[in-house]
Amino acid sequence: MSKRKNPNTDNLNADFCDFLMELANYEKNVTRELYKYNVYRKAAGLLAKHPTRIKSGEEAQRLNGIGDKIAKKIDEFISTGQLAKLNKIRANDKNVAINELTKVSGIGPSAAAMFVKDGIMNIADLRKNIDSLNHHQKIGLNHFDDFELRIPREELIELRDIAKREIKDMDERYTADVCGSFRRGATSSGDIDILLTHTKFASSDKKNPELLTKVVQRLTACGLITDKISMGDSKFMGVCRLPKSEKKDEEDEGKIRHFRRLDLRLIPHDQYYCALLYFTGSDMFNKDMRGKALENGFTLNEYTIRPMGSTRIPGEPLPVSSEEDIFDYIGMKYKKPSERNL
DNA sequence: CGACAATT
DNA sequence: CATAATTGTCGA
Repeated sequence: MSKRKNPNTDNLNADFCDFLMELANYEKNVTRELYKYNVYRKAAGLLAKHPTRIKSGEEAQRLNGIGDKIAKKIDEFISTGQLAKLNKIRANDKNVAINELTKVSGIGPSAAAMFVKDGIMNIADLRKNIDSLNHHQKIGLNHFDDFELRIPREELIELRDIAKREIKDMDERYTADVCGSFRRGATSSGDIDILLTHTKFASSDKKNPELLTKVVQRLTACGLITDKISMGDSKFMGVCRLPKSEKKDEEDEGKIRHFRRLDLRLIPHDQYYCALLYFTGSDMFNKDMRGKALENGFTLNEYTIRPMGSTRIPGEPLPVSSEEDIFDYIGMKYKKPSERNL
């Protein structure tokens, strides 16, 4: 059996988190105050993992990351069961429309505001105005429902196995790994993030667009990749889904093959493990580990680990040929991906 | 080309 | 106090 200790499966402060996240989205999408968005999100995250029910704003304020403003909102919510600020926001149909439109991949706060100014208030309106969407937004709209869904781990395993097999089949000098929450063992994920490297590609080499295009062509040919959103020398963003299964009329019949967001990143092989570590996360774990690195005289980022000399300038990147190497340098016990869920 | 937008 | 880098789009 799995040794999940899983502290608080059910969030005792879920109602607080809900209204904080609603405020967060308002600040991001409507007022475009990213800073406030992050503050609200941080507060919601703190309350979500808090083991006991918060009984007052004052109690919440004792957490590092919640100040007097949010504390007052919690008090108001406790005593009245709602929030005047939120009621006002909800009553304004333009606010609601902007928030709705930004759910489409490729539509951000700016584009959403433009659409609303033109009277385009919801997803249905967007479908009537396809001509005014760019390529990315069209894909986001076409797959609007699918992109809201999470990907079950079992499906992600299938997608991963196909992708890795196709890539290795074509050229065994490639390495490919799915990172993100999947690598940490999550039972579902929001998208698929694949890190790629090739033995013939180092950070000292000049860019080689072929290496990434080859992979994209191959995965498109086998039916995995269905759309391209964007592609440069180092990053592909697009759409994939499980190819039609070989063995027809299996129990697999009638199953809906949803479209999924897929990202591919081509990394120089000498930076691969720093990138793998970074893109495996979690964000909290990364922050923690960077802090530990600094304490021990190293600076760690998504590309390299470098010694911090007595000067404030970091030294040359250290050689890294596994994730373990990085833990070793900074004197940290190796943590498996599943132990990085902070 | 540079400014801006959007995503990760 | 607030991530940085990559890609696409648009207009000069």
